[in-house]
Amino acid sequence: MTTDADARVQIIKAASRLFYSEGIGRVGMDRVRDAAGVSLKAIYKQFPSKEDLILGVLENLHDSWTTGIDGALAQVPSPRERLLAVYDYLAAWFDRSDFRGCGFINAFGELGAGSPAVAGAVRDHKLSFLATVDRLVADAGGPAELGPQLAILAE
Amino acid sequence: MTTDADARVQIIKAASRLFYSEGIGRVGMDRVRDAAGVSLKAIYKQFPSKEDLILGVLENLHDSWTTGIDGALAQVPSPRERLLAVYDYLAAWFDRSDFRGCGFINAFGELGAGSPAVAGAVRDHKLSFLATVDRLVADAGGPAELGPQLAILAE
DNA sequence: CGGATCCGAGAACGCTGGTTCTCGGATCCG
DNA sequence: CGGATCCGAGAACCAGCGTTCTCGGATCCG
Repeated sequence: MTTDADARVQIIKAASRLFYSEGIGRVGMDRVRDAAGVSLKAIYKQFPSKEDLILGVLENLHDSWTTGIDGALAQVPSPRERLLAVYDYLAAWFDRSDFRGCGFINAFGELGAGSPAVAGAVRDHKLSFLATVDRLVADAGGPAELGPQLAILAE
Repeated sequence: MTTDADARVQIIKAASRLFYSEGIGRVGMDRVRDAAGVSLKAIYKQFPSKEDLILGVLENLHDSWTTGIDGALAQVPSPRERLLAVYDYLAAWFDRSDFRGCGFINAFGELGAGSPAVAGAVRDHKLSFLATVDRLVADAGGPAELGPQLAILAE
C-alpha cells in the first residue's frame, strides 16, 4: 500500500539526478520513466504535469539542503565558527566531481522567466538560506548588514 | 558592402540580450529575427545553425568581458590593488538590475552536456579568466595556489 | 467462474521551434 | 529592355516532447 509513496520517492530521485546532471529541458518524461522504472501513467498520477514534478524535485532538494546544513552546524558549538562552517560546507560541495552549480539557480536560468511557480520556489529557497545566514550572524554578534553580503558571496 | 558585417552585429546584439535575459531555450530564431530586424535567411547565412549563433554570442560576450576587465585594471597602478579591482568589478556587475548570473554558466547549465562546442567555449572562457587571475597573483607576489582559489571565489 | 476495475506498455496527438523551401519583387549587368 | 541573381517574408516541413488514449492482461470481489 505504501507502493504509491514509494513510487513517488523513486520518481523524485530519478528526476533529481537527471534534471541536475543534464538540465531540465534536455530530459523528457520518458527518460524519467525509464530511470525510475515506473509507467508514464504512474508519474502523471503523482505529478499532473512536468512543472509539478519540477516543483516536487525542488522541494526535495530544499529539504536535503537544509538538513545537510543543519547537520553540519549541529557539530559546531561556537556561534562564530558556525558561520564559517557554512562556507566549509559550500567548499566541500564545490569539490564534488558532479558539481554543476546550484540546482535552484539552474532551474531559474532555464525556465524561471516562464514559470512563476518555479520562480517562486527558487525565491523561497534563497530567502530561507538568507534567513539562516542572518540568524547565524546575529548569534555571532555581527552587524545586520553582514547577512545579505555573505549570502551573495555564497553564490 | 559592410551591410553584411553590420547585420551580424545587430543579430549578435539582439541574440545576446534575449538569450541572457530569458534563457537560450526560451528564445526562438523568430524572436531573434524580430529583435534584430533582419530575415531568417540572413541569420542562417551568418550562422548556419542556432548553435553557431550561440557560439558567436559567447565569443562576443568573452570579448566584452575581457576588455571590460582590462579597462578597469588599466586604471590601477599597484599590482596588489589590481587584484582587488577585479572583485570591485565583479561587485559592480552583481549590482546591475539586470543581473542574471554569468552568461557562460547559464549557457552551460542549459545545454552544456548536450553541446560539446558550447561546453568548450565555456571552458575556454573560464581558463582565460583563471589565467588573468593567475597573472595578477604572480605580479602581486602571491603564492601560485591562490589563483584557482580566488577564481572559484569569483563564481 | 465472471464481470469490473486498475495498471503498464506503447502508440497517438498537438504544439513548439529549428531548418528549409517557395514565391514575388528588387537590383544588377549586357 | 531582359534575363540572372539575390533577398525578404512567410509558409512548409520535420523532429522532439509533454500529454492523453488504447489495448491487453492482471487482480479483486461476489
